[in-house]
Amino acid sequence: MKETITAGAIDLFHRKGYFATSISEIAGQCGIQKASIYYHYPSKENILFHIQQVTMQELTAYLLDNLEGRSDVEDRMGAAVRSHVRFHLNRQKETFIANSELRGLTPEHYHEIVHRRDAYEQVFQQIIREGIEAGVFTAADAKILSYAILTLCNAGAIWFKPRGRMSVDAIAEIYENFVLRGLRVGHLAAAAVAHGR
Amino acid sequence: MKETITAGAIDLFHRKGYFATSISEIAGQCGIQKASIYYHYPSKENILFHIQQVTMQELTAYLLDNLEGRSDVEDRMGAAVRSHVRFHLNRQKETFIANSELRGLTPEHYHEIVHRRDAYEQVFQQIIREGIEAGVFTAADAKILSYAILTLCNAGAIWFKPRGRMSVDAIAEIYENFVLRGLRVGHLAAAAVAHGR
DNA sequence: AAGTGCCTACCGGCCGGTAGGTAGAATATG
DNA sequence: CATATTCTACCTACCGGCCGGTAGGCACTT
Repeated sequence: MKETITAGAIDLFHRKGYFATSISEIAGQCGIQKASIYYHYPSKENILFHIQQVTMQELTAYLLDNLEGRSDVEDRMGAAVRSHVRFHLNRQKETFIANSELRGLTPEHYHEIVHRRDAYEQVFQQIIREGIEAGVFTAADAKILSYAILTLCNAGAIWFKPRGRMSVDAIAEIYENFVLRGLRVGHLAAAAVAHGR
Repeated sequence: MKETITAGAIDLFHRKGYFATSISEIAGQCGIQKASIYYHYPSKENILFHIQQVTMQELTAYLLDNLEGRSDVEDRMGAAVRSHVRFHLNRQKETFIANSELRGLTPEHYHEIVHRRDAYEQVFQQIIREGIEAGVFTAADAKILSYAILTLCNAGAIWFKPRGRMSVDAIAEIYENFVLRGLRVGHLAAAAVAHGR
């Protein structure tokens, strides 16, 4: 039942937003009374926190798993982008909540989630820095670029329809190509494309 | 006073979100009683709608103004990106609200805002299509690319601090370069950069 | 005397959360 | 094996409080 509640909350938070969703609605979605929610969760905020915590944990684990064994910097960035996009498209609702409902958290929980997010972003920034150092990526602020890349990839989660005309992998590839072209130094672009992924 | 209320609402909606902000808080921010709000606005939703309407209207006007007289497709895209980024950095709060608080609108108002947003996106999609047709941009779905570009540029509005180490124009240029590199066809990249702005 | 721009006082309703109870399954005890 | 106890997972009923919004009044300007 706890999982049913969590799933119902994810659905409602995604559709209506955290503050616009009431405990009664979540309970109604699960076919129980609202007091029963409090047997499984101590508070409404804790439901939100739980969703965000699990999502960030799995997002990070998925990224690290996808980077495992890759050493070439372009290869690593490509894998990171594909990992990020795939996770966001496959887990649209949770990632949407994780990206937009931070304000519903208590200060302590907020800081924990932000900390997890920072760690995730650091992985991207590190790859960018390596790429710049190796002369493969254009020299620009790694932090700004990482935000740009991550936000860019989040775009997909907004409009993506699982049964639409495009597959997850096709979209991941579009983004990957766009990002890699955006990062490469200009005069090496042709060679880099030719040697491709 | 109406402008004071609007400004206060923009500030609170940006900081706490639409649903987490109460009419009393907005009134408190302006130093008046909450009933007085209703002399200037018919409802809370109407405050939100007004903010979004004005923002979208000015955003579109700014874009069209910046495109005026430009015909080269790369030049047009560069100008569009700079326009978009500059507006979002100079009007952080409003654009954040316009991007994240659509769910607070009534169905009618929602559709009006979405319609305005569609029109804005169409401008970008048209430039992309022209670029692809001219063989300057890589052939990829114009809609997906336009969403990617717009979301990408929105990223700046999240972390940008007006008194931070980077200027609006510097950030706009980073994004412009990133987007144009991402759009250009691979084997022409070197030449395009050389001829660049 | 009409209009403007604010005020105080109030409304019904829903909010998150709590108190306390209960049916039934699981477990412990003689 | 039968009985007593505890635990699980829900229920109904209720709380104070804040919500968006309204009624009606009052000072001041036109």
